[in-house]
Amino acid sequence: MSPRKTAAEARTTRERIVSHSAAIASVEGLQGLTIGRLAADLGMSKAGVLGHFGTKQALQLAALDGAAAVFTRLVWEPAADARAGLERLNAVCEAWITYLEREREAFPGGCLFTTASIEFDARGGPVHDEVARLFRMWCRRLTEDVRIAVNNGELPENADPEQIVFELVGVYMAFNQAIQLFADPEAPNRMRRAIRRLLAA
Amino acid sequence: MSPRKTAAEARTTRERIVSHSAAIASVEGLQGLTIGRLAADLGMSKAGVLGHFGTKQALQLAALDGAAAVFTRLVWEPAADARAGLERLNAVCEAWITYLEREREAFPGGCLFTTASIEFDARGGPVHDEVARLFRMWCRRLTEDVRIAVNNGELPENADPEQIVFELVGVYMAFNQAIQLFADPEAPNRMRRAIRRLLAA
DNA sequence: CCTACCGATCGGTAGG
DNA sequence: CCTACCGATCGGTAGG
Repeated sequence: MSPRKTAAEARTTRERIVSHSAAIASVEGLQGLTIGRLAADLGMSKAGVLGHFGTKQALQLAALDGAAAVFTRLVWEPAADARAGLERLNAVCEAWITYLEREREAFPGGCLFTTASIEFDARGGPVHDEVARLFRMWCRRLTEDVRIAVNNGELPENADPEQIVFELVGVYMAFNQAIQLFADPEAPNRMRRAIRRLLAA
Repeated sequence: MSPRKTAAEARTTRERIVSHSAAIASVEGLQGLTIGRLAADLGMSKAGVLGHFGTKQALQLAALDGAAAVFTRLVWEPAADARAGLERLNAVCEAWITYLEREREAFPGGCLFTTASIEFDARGGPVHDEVARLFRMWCRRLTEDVRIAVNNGELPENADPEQIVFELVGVYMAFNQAIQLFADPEAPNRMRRAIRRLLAA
């Protein structure tokens, strides 16, 4: 019934689908995301939804990359002004808290990357590869700032940057769990204390 | 075709189903676990499988509790001989490594509780409640040993037991990810270093 | 524990 | 972007 749309309208529709896909997937997982549910929520037909992507796997990848764009905007960009090294590391960690605590409208199920990384950690395929790629990219970015902090003398000379990033990621996942599974109001403070210990000179 | 079995045989069959359910769920999640797949793998009919549990949800709960029994046997029991406090905490952490590194036949997809806690962290219902209950129970146990370690003078007087357990859980999840998503051979050493820092006097 | 079935939903396609 | 449809699979039931 709906007539064909212009390219601009189609782009808007695609963005709505991607954004809502990320929201659903944060709760149900990328496998639990279904085209029928998506179509019903958005008041579209299944074929209308799937037409933008072709396959469910392409939709999963689009949801992942849409969420990555939000993550970049809410976490990396606000910290971009901070001085490279310890200051920027602290800014990124604070942005994590804001991202997980306040953006629960966008991702009601918590961090989609944490969810997806666990969901696909024992499977092969393009979705697994993309999740791993994103995580690796962010870890490299953090490692680089830890290295700079060491060179600046803001962290001990003998600090192991990859070890510190390993532990930072752990703190992030513990924080996600404290918020999502336990609804612990102390979660942000626990997170900050852990980061302070980890990034202490 | 198969005649009705004795109660003992039925129990054995049930255990086979539970054990294989936990293995599948560690990879596919507890939602991704399906009765059809289970029946095919075990050479049974779907009705034969489901008859032992009644509903898929009951099967999910049985898989969770079966895995909890394995976890108790492989993690808590080996550490039970250690002295309460710091010594037992270290024994439990070493058992985590053995559990995740070597028991990949039992749980090819890594720790089922980590998987399930993320899968159900934004949903209600009995499975969510059971996962949260298990996690809380284990965290309480760890917190108690941290408290004992503080009283023994093995940890600083001003150490916050709940904070340390929060960070311990984070290290455990980072370790699970390093093994599963990144297949990092350095994962056990990273884990040990993180624990050493965390449980240092 | 099996066969035989149920309605619902899955991802996806044809054609407009 | 829609309607109309496909085969496959889902969880679950009846009856033996």
